[in-house]
Amino acid sequence: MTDISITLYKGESASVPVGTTVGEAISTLLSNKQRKRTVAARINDSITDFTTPLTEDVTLTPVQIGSDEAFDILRHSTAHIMALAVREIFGPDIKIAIGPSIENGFYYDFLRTEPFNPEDFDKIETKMEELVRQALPFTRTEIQSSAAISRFDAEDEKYKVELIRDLESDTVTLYQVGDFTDLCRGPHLPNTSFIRAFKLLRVAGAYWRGDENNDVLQRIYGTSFFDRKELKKYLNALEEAKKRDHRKLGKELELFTVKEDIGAGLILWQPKGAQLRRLVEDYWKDEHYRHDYDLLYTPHIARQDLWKTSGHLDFYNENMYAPMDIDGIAYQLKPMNCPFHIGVYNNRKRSYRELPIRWCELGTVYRYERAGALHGLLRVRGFTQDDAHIFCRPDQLEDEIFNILELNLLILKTFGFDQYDIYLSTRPEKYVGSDENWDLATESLKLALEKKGLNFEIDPGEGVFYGPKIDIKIKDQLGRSWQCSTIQVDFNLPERFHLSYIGKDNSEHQPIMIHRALMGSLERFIGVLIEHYAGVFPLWFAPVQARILNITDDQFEYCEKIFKLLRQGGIRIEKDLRNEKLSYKIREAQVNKIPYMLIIGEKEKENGTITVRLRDGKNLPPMTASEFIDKVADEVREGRGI
RNA sequence: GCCCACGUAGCUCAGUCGGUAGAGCGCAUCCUUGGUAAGGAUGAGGUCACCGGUUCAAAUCCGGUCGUGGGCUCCA
Repeated sequence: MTDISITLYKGESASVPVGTTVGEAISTLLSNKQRKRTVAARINDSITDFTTPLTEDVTLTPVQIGSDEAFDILRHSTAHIMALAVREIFGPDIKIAIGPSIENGFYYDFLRTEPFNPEDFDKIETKMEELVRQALPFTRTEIQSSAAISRFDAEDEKYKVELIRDLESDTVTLYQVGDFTDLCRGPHLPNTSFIRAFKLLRVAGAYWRGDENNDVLQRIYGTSFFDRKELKKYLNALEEAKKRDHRKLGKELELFTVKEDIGAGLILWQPKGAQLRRLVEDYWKDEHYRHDYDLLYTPHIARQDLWKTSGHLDFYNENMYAPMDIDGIAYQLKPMNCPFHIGVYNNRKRSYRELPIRWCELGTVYRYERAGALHGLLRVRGFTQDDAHIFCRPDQLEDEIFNILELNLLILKTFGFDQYDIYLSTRPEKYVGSDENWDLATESLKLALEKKGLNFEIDPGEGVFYGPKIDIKIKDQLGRSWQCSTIQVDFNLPERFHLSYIGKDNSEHQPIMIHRALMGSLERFIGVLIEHYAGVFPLWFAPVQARILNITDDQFEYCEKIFKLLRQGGIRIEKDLRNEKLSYKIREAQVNKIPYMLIIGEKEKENGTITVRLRDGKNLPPMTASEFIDKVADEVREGRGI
């Protein structure tokens, strides 16, 4: 038998017989301690598990506990163990679909007539523990697809058969753990002893292959870690996220509500939420004015013909609400603001000298969302976009995109977001506009991103039919990602509405249109802000900046006086002059996450001062009302980055 | 829209086997006037989401509708 050479990436090498498995190679090359941390190996670009035999000279990079790849393998293997446990408990009548690893965990889809319930979870988890303890090996076999089909056919595993048929490959790989054999590409853990901490989290319905015409399967979600502490940490993080849930905080802090009798997905802003929203809006308008945008206001409904011209009736109809009859003419609620801005553009002839035109609007739109998609402020049926449309010449496109990116990042940063994932989506299969225009626009988007020094990923073919786009997903305090900003080039509407400007050559040209929303929708953005800040808003957009707390009724009048002074001084102020103990009022102000508590007792009344208590419990030296006003103004200016 | 779970006071929740409803917080009144995270007493407050059915009797069982949650799908 011939020998082959195995080399460890940046390390040892050895000569071993052909057919040596990856696992054996790892044992040869790595110390015992290192080996225990190794779950697979990377060869070239693919990850291979221990059972794979080696046939030629290779360089191995161990995949070790702690890496993303290792988690992937762990969770995938845990999914198999769960499937094995489910099979052992509920028998072969349960059909299995797919069970991949996902971000932070895994799932497995099953077809079963009765629903899984929490008691089942206990049973399944107990069974899994039992299986894991046996240190069962995962064994890999490669077999002919036809053999695999007849095998799964015999077991009546129709999903597996369908998968193999669709693979259109001569051979497939099977993985066996215990008595459970699954069609699977792998790789898997060497054995189940690596699975040290796992938890089943929830069960949900899911269509086979995500298609609602297919069977509804039951999906069990779970997560898995290499040690118990990490699992505990993760579960704590889930708890933390629950505490920050904007729906919970929205209720507790009286920011917004949704009423069944008013309608699902329709937000009522309570005074404090409205204040928060006003502050976001004012900042947004100021910043846009500073960046040479002009503000528009447009109506909520328009004649149906407008939506015919814009193409929304053809392409967006399923998201639009039914028309209403007004004096025999059909009108529809707007799902987008663009046709209205175009109406302003087309109000008169435009010269090339006017371009670029930048018009922005906090425009409230209504879109039909399926009932099951609605979610707090994050997915609603009526929402306000921080919309803008830029009409420009082709030679201005790149600069305009660059300017938008600058404003975009500035606004995000002001609200405390400085981490994002950026995607550039290119031409899809079905599209309108010329190839040259698409190339120009795509190139402009790319150059602008590069000029701004931003890393981005290209999403090939994911652009909208009317033009390429940039999407920015922001990351919040907990590292969760939210789609907010979008910048889209549009060749379609200028064509449909015959937009034009008179060029230097005295002939008509078509402008390019850019749609962009930076916060996306105010509802969603504020929802994300609530979770990002856990309801503890910075002073500059805290709905209530300070609350006056008196110590006894004797300071009642002095408190009223201070209250008036501060309110006139522009402080968002409240007073709590109830007949309660100071500590009681402090607790409540703390729970309400109010930045400053202004404590007023006999001392303050005599000296004409207030005592400022911070959220962290510290007190500032006594100051006068006007000193406090100045202090707040300074901090607000700083917070807004002015 | 689909699958599963849920809907009881303003909020958070309890309510057994079907016998007409309870707590804490909040609110009101009174006592207390207390200096940095909950002082005490009394009281008001419910069409048990809505509609229908079964039953002598429904918060409880059944059906439908609406809403909420976890997902699928879609997306700002």
